[in-house]
Amino acid sequence: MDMPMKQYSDQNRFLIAVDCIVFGFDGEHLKILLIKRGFEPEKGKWSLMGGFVTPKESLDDAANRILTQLTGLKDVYLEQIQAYGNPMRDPIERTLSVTYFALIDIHKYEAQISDQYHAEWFPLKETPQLIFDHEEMVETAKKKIRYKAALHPVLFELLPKKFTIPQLQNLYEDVYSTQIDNRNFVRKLTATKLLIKLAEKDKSASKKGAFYFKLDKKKYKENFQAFLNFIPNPDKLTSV
Amino acid sequence: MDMPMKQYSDQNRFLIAVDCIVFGFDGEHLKILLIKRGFEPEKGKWSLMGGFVTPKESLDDAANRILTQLTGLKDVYLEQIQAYGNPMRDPIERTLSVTYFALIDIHKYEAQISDQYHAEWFPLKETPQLIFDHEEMVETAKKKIRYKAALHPVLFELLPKKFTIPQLQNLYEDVYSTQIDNRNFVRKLTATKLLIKLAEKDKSASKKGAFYFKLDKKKYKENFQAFLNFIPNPDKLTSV
DNA sequence: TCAAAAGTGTTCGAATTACACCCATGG
DNA sequence: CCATGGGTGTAATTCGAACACTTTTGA
Repeated sequence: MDMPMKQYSDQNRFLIAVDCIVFGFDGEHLKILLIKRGFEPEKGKWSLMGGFVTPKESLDDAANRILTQLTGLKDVYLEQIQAYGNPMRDPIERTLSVTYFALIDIHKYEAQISDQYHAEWFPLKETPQLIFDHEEMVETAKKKIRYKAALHPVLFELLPKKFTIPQLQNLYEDVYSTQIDNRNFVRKLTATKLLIKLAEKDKSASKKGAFYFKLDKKKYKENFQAFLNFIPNPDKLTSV
Repeated sequence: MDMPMKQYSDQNRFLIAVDCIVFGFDGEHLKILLIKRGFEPEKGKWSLMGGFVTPKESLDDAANRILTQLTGLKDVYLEQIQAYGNPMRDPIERTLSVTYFALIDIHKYEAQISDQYHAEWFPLKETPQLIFDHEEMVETAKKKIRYKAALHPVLFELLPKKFTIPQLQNLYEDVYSTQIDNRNFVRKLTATKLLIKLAEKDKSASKKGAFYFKLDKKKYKENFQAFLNFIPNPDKLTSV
């Protein structure tokens, strides 16, 4: 934007898109939301949810709008990941895409996922082939969420208000594709003082039942910058 | 890019720029490179080095081209940070900017910094007012480099082939605005096995002289993903 | 000879890991 | 009553933080 020229009139303009990598958690597994593309090119293939940026909206606005169109919901955790600008990435016309990741509780949004887009949840390890460079985007998003969650308690955004420790552990294990020792996990968790134990139990997953917890919202916000260290083998992370 | 439509013909197109936050180190302090803007709007103010993306180049290509124009050099460490898309961020015309940070050894590139741009190195804490949203970009770049360097040995990109431990420590202290205990620093450093001690000494900074070291390139590449932990108080990092 | 910077070890507390058994309950 | 998943404690080790003095040498 800062080349030595009086005007921008002799510059080229390009399409700008936003593509969302929507992570969801259902209490058992981490999944991503994909849509079946109903038009050419690449009709019938799976794709991230995306759309073009319009003249008066910011990138964040566009990401929120697109996500709302798909899920019907607002105030979802959304964070920019990266811009993809390979000139050939869209065969129709050069398009720059800015990716975002979203974190949502699958059960909460289940009813509202609009059927018109043929949206479907896929377990992270069973994602189908995707159009264009969307697979690369997903890979980068996975790395990003690993980095982010290694340093900030952001994964709580994927959980309902009440959740159990086994659910939380499933989540961390899925995000990092690893097994975590339950006793050590609980110890680190209680050290954060982020959780408040409820009297109620979730009996859907076992006969004994697991106690529900809720987030201490105040401490969550205060300590979001604090480093956590839930991951025994952070070597498994790859570059951001 | 994936809205249900047959063609992209009714979409809006925008200017796309790349702005580079060029970090440099001279053995004593971390600095950033700014240019004095020679044209309106904002003529005479300081600015990041930037330019528009052309039709056939990728974002990475554009960043490299712009950096080469400024410094005359290639193969500089360059990494994308973020896209800025506020509709009003450039008063002339809506422009999306993708920022990159570059890491260079000031002495190596000194001679080649092109004078025609009135480029100047500023110590990080003494940066002047910048145009548009460039100050926000610099702040984000500082956070980004702190995160990156907390997890990867990327700061070596700022150093010459031969460097001393005191120089390296200055660098880390500047990046994190903190004082580091020299004995603990050296212990962690030797634990990485990334450094090879040379026979030669640098006597420019002291009478006793400090031994030069060089990077073990092979281990550097192998271990780039490994987590280091040089920073005593990572709490000081703020969100990425 | 002395000022200025380089270089070097130890101790303590905290954090991390590894590891195994009992509990509660619904079917 | 038993199979299933939930919940809990300890010991050994590693890691990180705090801390101060000696060395070298050019001016």
